[in-house]
Amino acid sequence: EPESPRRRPDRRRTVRGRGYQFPDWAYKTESSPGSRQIQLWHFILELLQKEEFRHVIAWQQGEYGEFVIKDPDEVARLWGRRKCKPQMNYDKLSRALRYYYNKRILHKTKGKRFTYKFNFNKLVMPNYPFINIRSSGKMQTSLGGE
DNA sequence: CACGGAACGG
DNA sequence: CCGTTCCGTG
Repeated sequence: EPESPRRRPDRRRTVRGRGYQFPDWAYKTESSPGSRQIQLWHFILELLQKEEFRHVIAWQQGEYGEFVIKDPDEVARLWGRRKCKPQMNYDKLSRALRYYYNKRILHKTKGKRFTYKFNFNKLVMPNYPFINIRSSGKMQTSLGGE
């Protein structure tokens, strides 16, 4: 990749790749150079990926990218533990999620309690290639194709 | 509960 | 920028 060493303008910039367009946020990794802190949306995907947290947070079958926080207190506790913020709670965590609305990362599923939806409609995230949410709720990632 | 402004800090 | 904290409003 022709990465320029300059700082990114950090707008809603898109990057072209083989016919697809990816938003900037899709490129951010947990361990970026300079060791950037973990992003909340990344942490959410991390939990959704693991079956041991299915009673805490899980994909909603039916709607692609939609997930339900089944135990808000627990998700907040886990997030607080990760960020070393013991006072974290769902009120604060949900404020952070709301900031994602303008960034087009998430939106709220209105009417459904604790239910949000990722905006990866039809877009493929390079860091999570080919995400498939099956009816079982399991998320599969594969590196095939490309 | 959900929303978004405001102040603040790393 | 990316949340964290706090809070008034619906």
